[in-house]
Amino acid sequence: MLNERSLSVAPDCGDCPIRHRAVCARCESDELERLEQIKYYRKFEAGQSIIWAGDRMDFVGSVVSGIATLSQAMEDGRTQMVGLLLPSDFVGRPGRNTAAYDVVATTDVVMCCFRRSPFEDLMTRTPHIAQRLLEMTLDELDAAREWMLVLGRKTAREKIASLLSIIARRDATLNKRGAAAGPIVFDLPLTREAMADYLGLTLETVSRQISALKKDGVIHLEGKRHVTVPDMSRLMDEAGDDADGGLLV
Amino acid sequence: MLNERSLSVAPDCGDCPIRHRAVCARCESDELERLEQIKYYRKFEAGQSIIWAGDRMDFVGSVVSGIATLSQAMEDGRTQMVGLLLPSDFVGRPGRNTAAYDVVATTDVVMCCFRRSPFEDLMTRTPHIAQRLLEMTLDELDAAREWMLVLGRKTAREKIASLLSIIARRDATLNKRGAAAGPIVFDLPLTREAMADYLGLTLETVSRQISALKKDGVIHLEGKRHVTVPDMSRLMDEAGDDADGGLLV
DNA sequence: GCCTTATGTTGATCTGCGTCAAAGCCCGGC
DNA sequence: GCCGGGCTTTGACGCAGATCAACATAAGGC
Repeated sequence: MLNERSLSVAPDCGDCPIRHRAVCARCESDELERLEQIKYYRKFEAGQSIIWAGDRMDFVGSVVSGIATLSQAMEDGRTQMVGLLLPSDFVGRPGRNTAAYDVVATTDVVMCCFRRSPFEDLMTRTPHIAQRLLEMTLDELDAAREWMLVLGRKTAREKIASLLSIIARRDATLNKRGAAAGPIVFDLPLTREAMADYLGLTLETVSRQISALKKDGVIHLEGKRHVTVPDMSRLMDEAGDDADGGLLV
Repeated sequence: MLNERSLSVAPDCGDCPIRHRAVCARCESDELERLEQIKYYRKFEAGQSIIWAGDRMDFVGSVVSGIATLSQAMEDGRTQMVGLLLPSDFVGRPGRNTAAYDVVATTDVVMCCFRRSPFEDLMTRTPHIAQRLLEMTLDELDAAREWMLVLGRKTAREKIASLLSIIARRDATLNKRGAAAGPIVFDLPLTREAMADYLGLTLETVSRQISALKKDGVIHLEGKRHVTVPDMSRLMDEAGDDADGGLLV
């Protein structure tokens, strides 16, 4: 699985990804020490809600393993996913005490958490934590904006191709494969319904477009979830992305 | 106009909004001094491009007056707006030297700028600048996510109502009007085409839906741009927002 | 005044995707 | 083994919004 792997890519800082990936990019020992003292782990099962929108949010943290989704719903039930959380992604917002979105574990999830107020204290005392968080937030903002183009202007087929590209790319970087020229293989971490919520489509349309891409030889499917992309550039072409595309999360 | 007004709401820090709004929320004198020494102003005319996507970006800054748009285009011309920049909004990304989006002045715009590298130096020396920037970026991220729900799940009519609510609300806060119970009046700062690019629609659909909202008495129009909202809660209802809605930029 | 250009409105028609419905596949429980 | 429930696929049909097109309005420039 892609999840465990990400832990081992930079083990120099120990086993908690927030130490080297999310917060402590430079790994100075003082902050590590202090972070270490206030951190704790939480586990969630696939399908379980991690946070409900509107809930009191008394912790921040990062995903250690597994996949979670961030989403927003209207009263009548229409739902839009607004974030996809993969290992090393940060959850929660310093300075806000109620959650703005629903967070749901898609697979089993382990999170590395910090109670909010000690974390905030630490942040004010440790400048580069805020800087690192700023960097990460700017990346997320770029991803959200890329996603807005997908939602607002792409056709269903392009949306599916875009999503597949994103997953393939994130999977590749998590697994530290370079931009391999050969076929790319991965498992879809989302149900058709979750993909629909991601892309602003219905699950039927998602299913139909995946079938169409398969029929046209853009992808191959084994079972419902295992995908092979024989030619990545062809897929990116279908996505309507210019050349090597954006940096969507 | 809404623009000039925003300058005078917090004059205690002088005439540059970046000092009190964008960067120096707490107005400590040292940083003010240093910021003062490296800042400069730039003016742009309505319709003029401020930045082209892919350009070298050698400054960061904030909007002093006027309105600008952030947008993204596909090769075939399809365009999606991904940000609306109003006075006090920050532009540019510390740590990145090429622009990711097109920035266009919608009205005449004045920006308060800082060359990027001195600004970055200053940021590393002045912790709370990074913290303030983080706060602003998180707000933008929330806005982008709210917007994703609009793009992905709302009908054309709801999209228009959402946009009108957002503009009404921002206009109200910029002008320091409280949540007045009476009718709300404002000018649309965007053409029909720009609204379409914002909402992922065509300009014809925008025009039709505005006409429909007018026919149904949700809004009144004088000329093409001057809008009166007799009952704000009615408009928000049309937007599909729950109660007092989100905090879209 | 008239001509041009940018902007907005409205109508007629087409189509991509949503909606409703039925059925297939796979896994876990009994 | 059989049954039930979650997930997925596929079909038939309708509609919201795109597309194509004509025209209206307003602002400059001369």
